[in-house]
Amino acid sequence: MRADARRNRLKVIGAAQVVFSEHGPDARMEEVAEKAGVAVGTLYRHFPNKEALLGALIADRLGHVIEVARDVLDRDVEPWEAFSRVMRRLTGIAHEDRAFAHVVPLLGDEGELGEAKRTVGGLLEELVHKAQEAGKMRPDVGAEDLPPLFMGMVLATPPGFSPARQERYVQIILDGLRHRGAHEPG
Amino acid sequence: MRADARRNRLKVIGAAQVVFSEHGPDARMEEVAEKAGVAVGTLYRHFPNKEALLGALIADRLGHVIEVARDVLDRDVEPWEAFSRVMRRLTGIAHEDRAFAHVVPLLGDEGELGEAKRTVGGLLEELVHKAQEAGKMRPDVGAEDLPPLFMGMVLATPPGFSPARQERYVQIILDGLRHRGAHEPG
DNA sequence: CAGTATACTGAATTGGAGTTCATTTTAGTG
DNA sequence: CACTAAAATGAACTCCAATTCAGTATACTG
Repeated sequence: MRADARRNRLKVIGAAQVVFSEHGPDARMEEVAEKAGVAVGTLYRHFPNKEALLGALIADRLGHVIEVARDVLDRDVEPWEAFSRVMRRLTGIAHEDRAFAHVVPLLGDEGELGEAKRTVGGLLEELVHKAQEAGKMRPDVGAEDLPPLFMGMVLATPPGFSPARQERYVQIILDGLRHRGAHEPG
Repeated sequence: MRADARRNRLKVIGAAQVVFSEHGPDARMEEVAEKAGVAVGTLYRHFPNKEALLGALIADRLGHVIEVARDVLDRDVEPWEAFSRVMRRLTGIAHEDRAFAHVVPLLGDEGELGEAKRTVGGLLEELVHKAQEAGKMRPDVGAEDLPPLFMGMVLATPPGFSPARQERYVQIILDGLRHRGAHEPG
């Protein structure tokens, strides 16, 4: 791959990250190109279409979630704490990236994105299971319930609202997921 | 107003309700016309544009929420019960109407819709306040927090999922809003 | 320092959806 | 039963964003 191509690819990804984060999946390709300092055609040299570009970004962000999840699982963090830490990370990313919040809850399972999603799904299942075994989480919840609850809240919130409010919402949902009677700590 | 006009207006509203409920605010005007058994031009004889048509529908549904809220307040239903009943209604409507779930959380406050929203907002405030006074609801919540939490959950959920699941999610969020220590009943 | 494959450019193409409006149809009236 | 104002029709128009591709520029190679 030519050096300028590699350079441009990075510029495109960086710009796309910013633009999609702000405007969600409906951001215009022209705007991405502009912010990258590149012509639209160049976007299409690196990604077959808009969906692929967006998919690559989301997969990348899901990678961060996977990382945190693996970390807390490896280090045997206390189950509820582990679970809430991962959910905070997931929500934090969504808060900074509207496209992420839009795309993640939807099921579509193709390509790179599909794999990332399945991995996240598996890890969430493990986290939920452990929290339930420890008696900390209500038993009638599954991993598939988490995206609607946590991503939804971000979606239905005006862009750029305060992180404090976001944090409060996360806390409310976490409390709701807690096993009744297991209250007190975080 | 001519009889056929009145008849068509009803057909249009009925069709729009179905189509927007299913596809959300992005439903096509052509599809509404088709389902109404009418030409597109007719839609525009009755409503200046898509937004106005959609707004009329939403305002109508908000009317139902207002009705329930007024009812429970008038009849002095126990505060937490009153609050949760209204939220169940709100979520139930959103569940059947994706457009509703999309539009309601956004702030825009013009025309008929704006007024309906402000009314709902006022009633929710009253409900929240009473629930908090009774010590049943966490004190760090306001009426403006409810749409993101409840509508968001619907938004981030695949269309046409089971009412039971929906009900479970509502329960989780309600539990999260409960004042710690006020647990036990519904 | 050619030569060439690779990459970039941006104007043109495509397609989809909202909206308009000249024409046609129809409900109500005297 | 005309007659006319109201209403309906649907093809055409407009706008906007994704995508393409012929022409141009540029990085690597020997």
